[in-house]
Amino acid sequence: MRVTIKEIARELGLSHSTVSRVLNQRENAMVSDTTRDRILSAARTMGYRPNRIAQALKGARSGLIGVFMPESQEHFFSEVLFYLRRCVELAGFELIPFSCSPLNVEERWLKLLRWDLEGVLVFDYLLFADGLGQALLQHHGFVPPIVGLFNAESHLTEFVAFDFAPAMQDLLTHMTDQGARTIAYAAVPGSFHVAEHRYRCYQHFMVDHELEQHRIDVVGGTTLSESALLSAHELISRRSKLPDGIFCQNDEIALGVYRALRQHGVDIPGDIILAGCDNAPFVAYLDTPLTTIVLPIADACQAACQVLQRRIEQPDSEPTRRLMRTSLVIRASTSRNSRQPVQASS
Amino acid sequence: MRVTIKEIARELGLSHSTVSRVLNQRENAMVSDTTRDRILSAARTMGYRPNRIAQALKGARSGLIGVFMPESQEHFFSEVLFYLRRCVELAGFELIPFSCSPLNVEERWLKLLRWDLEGVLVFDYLLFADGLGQALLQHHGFVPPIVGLFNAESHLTEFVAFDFAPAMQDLLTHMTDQGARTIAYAAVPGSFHVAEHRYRCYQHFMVDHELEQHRIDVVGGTTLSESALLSAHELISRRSKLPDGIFCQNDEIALGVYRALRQHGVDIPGDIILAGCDNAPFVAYLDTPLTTIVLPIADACQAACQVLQRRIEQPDSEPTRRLMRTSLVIRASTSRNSRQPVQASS
DNA sequence: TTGTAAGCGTTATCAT
DNA sequence: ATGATAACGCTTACAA
Repeated sequence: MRVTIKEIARELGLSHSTVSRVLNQRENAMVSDTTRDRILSAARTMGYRPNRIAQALKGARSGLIGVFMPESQEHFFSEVLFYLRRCVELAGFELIPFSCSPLNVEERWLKLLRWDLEGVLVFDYLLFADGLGQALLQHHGFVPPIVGLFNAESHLTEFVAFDFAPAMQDLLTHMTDQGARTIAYAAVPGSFHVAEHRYRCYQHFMVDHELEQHRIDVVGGTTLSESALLSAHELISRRSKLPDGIFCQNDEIALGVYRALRQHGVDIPGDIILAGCDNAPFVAYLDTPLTTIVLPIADACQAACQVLQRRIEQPDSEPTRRLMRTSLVIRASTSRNSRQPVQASS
Repeated sequence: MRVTIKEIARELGLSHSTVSRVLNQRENAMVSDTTRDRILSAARTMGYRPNRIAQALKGARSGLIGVFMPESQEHFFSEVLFYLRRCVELAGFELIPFSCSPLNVEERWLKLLRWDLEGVLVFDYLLFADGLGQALLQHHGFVPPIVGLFNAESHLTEFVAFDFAPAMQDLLTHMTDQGARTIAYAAVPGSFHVAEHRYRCYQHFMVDHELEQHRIDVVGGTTLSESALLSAHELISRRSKLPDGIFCQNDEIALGVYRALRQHGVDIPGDIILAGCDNAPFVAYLDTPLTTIVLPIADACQAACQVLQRRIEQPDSEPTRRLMRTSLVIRASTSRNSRQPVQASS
């Protein structure tokens, strides 16, 4: 079966502790050079591979970091997962994702806790819906260090999130500058919520500027883009007057809306200006490239990993709550003036 | 710290083995109803959570399935990962992804082997490049059951892959029907390889129909789409005569090429017909929706998980090599006739 | 410099 | 019906 330190020891007529010492003690190990060499070469030729499970059980480090995340196909999550994995692996850990749906959050959280993870990164959007998060965290027993992901309104003691305020301010200012007066907010129904930072920014702006708020509920399709397409279709065929501008909570929605508008011959940005959020890789490649809000996802993921690592290594250090700056990229979809769109940012 | 079986035992004045028996033996356990109840309620109130690491060490199941994959941001991998995770979690395992670059394949493979995984799903595109795969598999010691992912030319004893032949045949036939005579194949340099099924299909078709082959090397950008954009730009500004049609190895490339052509005022499908592969979620939403090849990714992932599970449960069963059918979706980007595009499929 | 032994949290095999 | 004990592979005092 598997080569263990015992087998190496037996092979060499040594004790397994000597082997262990050579194999993972630093250079200054108290062993004769000859035995060290014998052990090292035996380990190599026999193909010894340390058993992480046993090492983890022994109590030191498990080397595992969990991610608790919604089971979602959105590009945003893929991208986040990509960067998190990269950082975590670079730091010498392995990342083990636990996805869950609203129906099985608790079950999955319990499952996660069975692996003694050294830390957990939690997308606390859904976790904290309906106070469930509080309930989960109150589960008895040990809970590893947690860093919340991307909810600026997080109740967690540590988190990394995006500060949408400046970019949203820039964007909505830009949109009104372009002449938009009725600016709709397109999102899935659950997102029209005070805990949703982007929506809060929108509300504030509209109130401040005495503009009417409009919601577009994105529903009905099998994918987000399709839902957006359908909802936009419905909007167009229903209302006599369309909004002048539409902000979409993410670029998948923006894509669906874009397509619906084009299919109906609505000109972008002539008739309606359109903006999204996330800077998904495809939005710059549309015939009318989309204005969008750029999130420093890679940086945010790196920050989250660093915060978690610090918490792991120095359990008593000060909690970190970090807001990452977002910025605006203005493209053709909101640029009515013929002059070159200006790169605004926050 | 953590509530263990021993603590419950101590609390109740029982032995830890009794507790263990109650906690995971089936219903017919040989325990008095009263002690069972005491134990179960104690476990609940104390918040006992079985330690998977310890369970794994004890030798039964680790409950872990690994994925060995390239560190890539391509949408294809995200989607595959999404479905694999779903299937694996549904089957009661956890999925732990190990990503690697060409520079550290071996190191990462060794790292993976340290966790005693019950099975591994391997993207064997890169693993088997340069015969490295053979080398890795020959590492001494136990190697868990492996199922290869998506390489139809795999040398692994078990795999699930895509059969591009019918869809490629349909597509290229369709493209020539639309009048294309010089059809270029756009891909990253490493992909012009006999082991790449799509490319082989292309070569055969071109030879069979006595058509000249053209390569577009996709290079130079930071993302695949950007590289494609740049390469297409270069192509346009360099050559006097452009190809009539371009097949792109995936939709990210197709997107970049699409954008470049549009920027240069090249009409799609008027001047050039364009097709991609993967049916990425955005290609149907372009102003000129893209013809593409649809891979049954969800099914393929499910199949791969089933094959692996079977191998785990019945180590001596017959090896499975499964090819999944792909199909063609014809959209506007290759439809020159005004008549409604027909849904061809294989 | 090396070996002995205990322990990590489980499960499983024996006694009792 | 329950308890003592060994074992999984490893790390780490402590003893020799």
